[in-house]
Amino acid sequence: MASTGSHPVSDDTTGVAPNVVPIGESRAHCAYCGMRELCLPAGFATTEIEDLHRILGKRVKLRRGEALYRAGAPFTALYAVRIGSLKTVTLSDDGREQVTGYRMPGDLVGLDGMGTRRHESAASALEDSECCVIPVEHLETMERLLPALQHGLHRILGQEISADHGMMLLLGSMHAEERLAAFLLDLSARYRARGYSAREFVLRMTREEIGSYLGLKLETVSRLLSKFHEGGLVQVQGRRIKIIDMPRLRQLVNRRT
Amino acid sequence: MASTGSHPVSDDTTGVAPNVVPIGESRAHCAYCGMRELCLPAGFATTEIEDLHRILGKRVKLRRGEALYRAGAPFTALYAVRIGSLKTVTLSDDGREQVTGYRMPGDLVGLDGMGTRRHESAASALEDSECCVIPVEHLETMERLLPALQHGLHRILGQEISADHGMMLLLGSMHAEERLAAFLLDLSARYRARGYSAREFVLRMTREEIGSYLGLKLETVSRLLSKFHEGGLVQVQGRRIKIIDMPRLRQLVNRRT
DNA sequence: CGCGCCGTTGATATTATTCAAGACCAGTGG
DNA sequence: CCACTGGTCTTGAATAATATCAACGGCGCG
Repeated sequence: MASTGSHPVSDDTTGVAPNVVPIGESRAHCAYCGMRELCLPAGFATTEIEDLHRILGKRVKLRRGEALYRAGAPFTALYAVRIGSLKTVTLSDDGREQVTGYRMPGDLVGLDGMGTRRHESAASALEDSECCVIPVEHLETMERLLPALQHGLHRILGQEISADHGMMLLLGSMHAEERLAAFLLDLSARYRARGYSAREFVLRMTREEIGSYLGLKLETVSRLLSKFHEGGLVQVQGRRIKIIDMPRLRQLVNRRT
Repeated sequence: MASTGSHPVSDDTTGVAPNVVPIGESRAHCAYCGMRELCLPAGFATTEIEDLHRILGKRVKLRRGEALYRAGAPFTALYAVRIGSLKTVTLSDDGREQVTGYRMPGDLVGLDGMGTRRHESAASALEDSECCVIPVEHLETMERLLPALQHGLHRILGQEISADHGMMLLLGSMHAEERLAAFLLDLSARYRARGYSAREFVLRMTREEIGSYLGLKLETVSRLLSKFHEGGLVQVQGRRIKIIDMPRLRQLVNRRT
């Protein structure tokens, strides 16, 4: 369905962006990472984290707008967002784009390459970001030796599928208002889970990107944000969002047409 | 996002439908199954197929309309469609439904339970069907012993994620006409892959179910099928579809707005 | 300080939905 | 065998939602 067709393979055959830094024994170690319990090593014992680190080769730094990988690039690694945020974008044969994911620290990026061994979508940084690289080369071997890794990966794959189904529900059966409300609540919950304020945050996507994510045009997103602002649901100043009336926002999502 | 919330857990705590039959040495063996190369054991060696069979306990027969599992049911097994077809349906807190998948022989059903260990969606038979049951109990153990299984499962999970992203592209950025054309072409390709005619087939879903799948209302689906019929793209007689002009159907999907 | 992207807002156009009526079809029971 | 019934499908007309087109304001960056 909706085949994304023959992606032009970029000449960058590694699919990996330039600025890779050796991980060494830096503070980037999972053991000291604040996102540990949201990320792949959630629930890992100390020794298991050490084992995981044996296959973690490097980290990648990305400048705002830079691509982590492009559509069609060979699937060489999974990436865990450490700092910043990324979007993933699927494109159709005729060039239409759909933002399929908004990834923040602790999220895994690149799972879309597991089926065909090529990335079906592209991933790029919405702000200066940093990702931990999990090379796929020895991943399956490592999974066999480290059941916690196997289990964690299954958990994350399952969550991704569930989340995508939730997104299909949103795109297939919700009105514009409900979509935007659901989007804001989703962001809110995810920021909370990461120890940030659930009420105040900064959007990292443009109105157009949000629109693409939600299946709406940028003007519609803009209008609705204004409307929510008027209605006292949120305060909007450019990309700065402050949620004022969380309950009513929730109601908006759950209203039965 | 778009949380599917607290699913009422059905009193059927097994999540498995009634008519289970022991698999024994019946002709249901993967080695003799026509869908083998589309299904989990794709690429398996003979011995690996034997190994896989050691964890395949039973099969399930479903009558048209019967549920394989309901939303909220504990995740006890994966299912491979052997005969017939199923739909998977995700529902929101307020009761809206979204058909998230249409599964035919060789397809795996139930992956949505891997994240939370509960099925987020429901699966039910669109016609009298039969599924092979892959209990999850020993699945991870077995994967470690049988790399081919591990690899196959990863492949299928990755394909599911890619397909879902394709669906998000369809729902988020295509017009009604394009969606329906893409749907018909997808069915066509999948029937062909299974050795059936790519030009003539019978829809197993009602207009309403197709609409739910494509994010459209049943009337819209009906109108468009009529329009395609008028336009000489397909012949439609109820659920019987005959594709007349495949190239033009493809063009319809790829038209740039 | 100017240029380009981003965001807002209004007017209008288009698309898909909603509401409504009726046809068709398969299965059921008289 | 036929009539009945419920679910499904088709089609039309009116309506609502969202997209499109267009103009402008503002902010940030070079």
